[in-house]
Amino acid sequence: MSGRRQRTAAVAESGGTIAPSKSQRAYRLLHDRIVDGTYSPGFRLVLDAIGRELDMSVVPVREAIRRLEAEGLVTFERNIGARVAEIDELEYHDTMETLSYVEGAAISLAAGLYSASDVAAARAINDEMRQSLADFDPVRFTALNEAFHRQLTDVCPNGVLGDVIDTCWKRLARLRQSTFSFVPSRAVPSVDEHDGILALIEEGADPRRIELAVRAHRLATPDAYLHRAQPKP
Amino acid sequence: MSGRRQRTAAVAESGGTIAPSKSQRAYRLLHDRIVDGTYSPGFRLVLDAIGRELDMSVVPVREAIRRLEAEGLVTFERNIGARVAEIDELEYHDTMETLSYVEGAAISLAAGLYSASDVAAARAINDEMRQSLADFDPVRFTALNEAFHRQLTDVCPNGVLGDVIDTCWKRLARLRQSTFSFVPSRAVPSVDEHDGILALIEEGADPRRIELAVRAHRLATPDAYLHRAQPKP
DNA sequence: CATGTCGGCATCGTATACGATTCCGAATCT
DNA sequence: AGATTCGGAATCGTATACGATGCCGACATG
Repeated sequence: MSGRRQRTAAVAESGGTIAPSKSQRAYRLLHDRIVDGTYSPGFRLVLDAIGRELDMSVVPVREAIRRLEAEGLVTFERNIGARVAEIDELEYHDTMETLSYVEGAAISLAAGLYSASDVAAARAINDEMRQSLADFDPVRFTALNEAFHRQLTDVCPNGVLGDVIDTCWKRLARLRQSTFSFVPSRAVPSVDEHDGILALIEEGADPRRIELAVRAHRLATPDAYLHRAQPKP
Repeated sequence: MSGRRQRTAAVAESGGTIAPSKSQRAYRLLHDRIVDGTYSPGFRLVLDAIGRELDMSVVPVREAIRRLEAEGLVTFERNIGARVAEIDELEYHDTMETLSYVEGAAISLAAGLYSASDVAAARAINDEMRQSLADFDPVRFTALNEAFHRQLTDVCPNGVLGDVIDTCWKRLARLRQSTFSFVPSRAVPSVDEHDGILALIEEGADPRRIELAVRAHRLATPDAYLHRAQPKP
């Protein structure tokens, strides 16, 4: 998931050997659980309970949750508590739209920088996507789709833009678990569009043309697929 | 500073009458001081001292700092402490570049939505910019420049994109204090470009054309002006 | 004089404690 | 029965306390 580009200082991991603080452990764990869907939107994050599970007091847990809140993954209301942020149709749409622009930007900025192996790697992922379609494995397809896009955007040297893209993916991840995020009617054209984008990159097309292709690809995904309906715990 | 667009849920202010938590007070204060330059990059944020000043213990202060860290305004190293994040030439460039893309996106998305009074307000700001140039008031000029851009981007209904733009501005604010952020040779062309953008909006030009105009306007600002050299306290 | 070691101080990191607030169900009233 | 009030449990918000860590200057040593 971590690409070639530089990360913004504030987000950079603190150096290697030092033991991470408890607050960082809590952040990582909660973050991962939210992103991988273990905690779905609306899930109540009770500080005490999390603290007990992670064998720490509430203080570091609160800090972790503050950070998640700032990233938009969690909502935290005074005297009420924290929940995994819901993602509604509007936010979903806005995130997709934003992603369409920033991905277009990132990939066009990276246009001259792709090595043959970058393109090969992306193509390999796309081939796997075709296979996952044949196997009718929507979960795998969705994961590979993110991998494909990240493979391309990670080459962009602009770390700030990369962070924005990360944030978008994190938000979308909250509903990626849902099989609704896989739209069968879009799957085949989508994979073909990937090939088209790779072809543009390989032939050294005008970055602006690549940008528009990427944007159109993203925006082609219908908005309609936000249906999740699970009662919140 | 708050525009017409919706804010993302997580960032929304908690309702009106409820007293803000101490942690929120601390966040607001530190945030404002960083953005308005009271605390310049590299300034050491000592938890104890801040707590005493705000008449609270370190716990809420730490939470506030975590949030600022997530926004990239502060760096926080284990057992070392927190500082206002430095902004180096690379991050500055990347932020400007990102802003050029997302502002272009926001304004083109808002293209059909500008009312006559929106345009008039922006034009009024731009006229003030001309005046501030005549007065040679770089601080005012710089502030008005941000106001002009926000006046246009705030009309964009995409809240996620709006949050991204906010984040970019906050990062840039850390060096806006420096007179270096005012490049005399760019000032006149910049104001003229503003008029050009407004004209495109008024004549209902193709959003993509507006997008490219905005992007070019932003990118025309030279990178060179990052020279700050103050010893950190 | 340059360098290395030690000790104390400043500061961080987190546990614990406790008041404040909200939620929820039971008892009461109409 | 339905609405209302009340009380306790759950949970949050923050202060305080204290060990852990890093910084820096004093001192010793070559």
